[in-house]
Amino acid sequence: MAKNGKLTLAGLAKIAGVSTSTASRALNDNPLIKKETRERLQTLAAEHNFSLNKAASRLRTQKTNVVAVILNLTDTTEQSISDPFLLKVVGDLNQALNACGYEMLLSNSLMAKGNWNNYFISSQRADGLIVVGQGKSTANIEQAQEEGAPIVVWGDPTTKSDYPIIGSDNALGGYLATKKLIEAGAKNILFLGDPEHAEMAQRYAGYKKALQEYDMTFTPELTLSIDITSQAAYRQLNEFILSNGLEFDGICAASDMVALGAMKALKERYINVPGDVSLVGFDDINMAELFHPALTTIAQNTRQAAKIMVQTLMQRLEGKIVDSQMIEIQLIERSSTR
Amino acid sequence: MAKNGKLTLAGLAKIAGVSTSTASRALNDNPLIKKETRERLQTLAAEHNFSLNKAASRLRTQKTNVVAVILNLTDTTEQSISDPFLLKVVGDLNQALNACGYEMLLSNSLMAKGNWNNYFISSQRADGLIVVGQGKSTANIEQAQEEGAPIVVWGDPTTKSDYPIIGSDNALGGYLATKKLIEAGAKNILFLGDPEHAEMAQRYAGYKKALQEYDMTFTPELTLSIDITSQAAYRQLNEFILSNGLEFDGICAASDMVALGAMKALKERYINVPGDVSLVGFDDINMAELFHPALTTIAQNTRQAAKIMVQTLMQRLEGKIVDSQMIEIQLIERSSTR
DNA sequence: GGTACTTTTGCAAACGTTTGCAATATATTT
DNA sequence: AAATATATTGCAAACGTTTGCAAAAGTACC
Repeated sequence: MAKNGKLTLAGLAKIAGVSTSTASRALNDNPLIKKETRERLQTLAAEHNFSLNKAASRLRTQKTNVVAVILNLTDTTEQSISDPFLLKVVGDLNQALNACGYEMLLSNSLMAKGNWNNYFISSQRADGLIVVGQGKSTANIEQAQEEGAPIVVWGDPTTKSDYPIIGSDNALGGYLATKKLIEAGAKNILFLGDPEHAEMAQRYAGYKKALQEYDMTFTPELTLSIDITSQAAYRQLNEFILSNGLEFDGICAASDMVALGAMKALKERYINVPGDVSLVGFDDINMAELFHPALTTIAQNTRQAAKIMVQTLMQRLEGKIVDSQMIEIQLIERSSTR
Repeated sequence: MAKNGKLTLAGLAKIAGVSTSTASRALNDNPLIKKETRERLQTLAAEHNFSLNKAASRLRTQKTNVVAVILNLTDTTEQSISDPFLLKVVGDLNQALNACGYEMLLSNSLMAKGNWNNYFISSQRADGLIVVGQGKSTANIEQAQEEGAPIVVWGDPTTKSDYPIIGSDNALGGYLATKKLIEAGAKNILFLGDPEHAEMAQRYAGYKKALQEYDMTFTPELTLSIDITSQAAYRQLNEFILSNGLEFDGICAASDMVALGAMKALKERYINVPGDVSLVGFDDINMAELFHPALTTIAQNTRQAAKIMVQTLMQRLEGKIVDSQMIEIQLIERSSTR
């Protein structure tokens, strides 16, 4: 018994009439210990509502079984926690981590300022890091990597990096989205997104590639560089229409939220979707099919992605060197395109 | 230096030429230590990229500075991580916790089976628990409370309980929503929600109260008991219309997701909102204003709620007894009601 | 019954902090 | 200059596990 009255491993051992070491091994199901002894101690522990002190065992084993998940938000953008897609990723990560016996410490770049390796790894708060989003700056990530933190990031897997990046085939996604728009008859396709953002840049590249392939001229004026939020999309599309009129008949949006913001702007001006303008999003958030018309979009397989990220991290924890990996995407046809 | 080469407090102390204890106190800014010494050690620590081993300090101090946030999902419902409202709460909690110097261990009831007090508190994984959602069963919560876990839950603050429940004035919310519908001219108001769910039950009670107040008869047939998801709402409203026709001209939805699911069903049948049917949601998720028509809804102040929950938990950690507390709500008028 | 294994247990030393108490340095008073 | 008070520091014992190594107990064989 510890002073605070809580049952301790030593206490449990005493009750059972064995040494602390056997008790420890028994509870960890160590085959060194006779099976009966193990079972006896395990049931005894259950009866007494005993649970091992994690702080102590972490100190001793130098392992936490915790992974810190960092939402890498840029201070400027307000993508923040409001984007359902990010949270879908978080949810899936949580599940994937648990399946491997790890717990999730949730943080974000706005809160975890400074040195991630110091704060999370050296301090033994977690064994590894999963960063969701490359954001616009990868300084933090690179520093953590250099200092030896086991790290995996969700982002654009085609960027060259010393750390593994897991992410969708964004270029293909942008390409497929644009192709769909073209095939739906669109002649002037707007791109709504932020080309400075690594993943979006790929989607943008895909957009351009599709245009080229169909011998359509790329018009820089049809690129609206905006924050990846519905608000920004709504606002800026409104402005665009106001000053340029309806010079387009298709929109390739860098995310579903952007697409939905755009859709709102269109509807308010009685521009029919998909009659006047076809619209394709990216992500396939849950809400995509709730809208009217239901949003055609590029689905990212977050479930699989999460699994792979965790798997990759586990390998890094074992000291292996792992490569970036691309996740499949899929065009989901709904009603916002003809 | 520890064996693994990592700098340890003792190592740092040696470099500085002081004892481990002074080093410890210096880094913790203990006024016992001369100010100059403190500063010297702090900069030295920064220079050497040193950070205290949390596992060790947690073991020694018996305090983790971690709070476990448990999303209390019922296995049956698929509300899961898909509901943006839950995640808004999580985001705000994260922020509020960080502001108090706490970190967030994110879990959910599907993963954290068994005894929460054992798993989180006794094992010293966290100092306290915040449970988001009462769900349909409070067994886990009550057990944790009985075993002495510092716990705070987000739910219906009017339910009698031994633990503090923070939540919105749901009855008032339901009342205001319904009142709004009545004032918009609705005569037959559908209630969409799950009366077995504590918070929803309050909203339901508010709905009934408003009807009564305006001398409108309460018709049990106009209550659709459904899961709080958009899918369920969509499906069941469709069925209802199919078998009963358009017997209603107003909908009081238990959540925004439900409202949006309903809106989809209505639109598909060319039932005009708010022309034919007025619609009010609950929560005020980000997307509420994105829809067309923008959704009139009852806003829950999650930011404030999170702050209060954390505050309440801190008080419990200090051993104080704290009461449940109600958070203000607010009707947000948009275009889905006349 | 002794030897040589193999299986099962226990001893004791870590893991890296924090903190009560004692010890030393410094300042204040007589 | 001694005596007393106060500001700083250091010693050493925890906190509750895990684990290498040695010891004890059990089995098998001659």
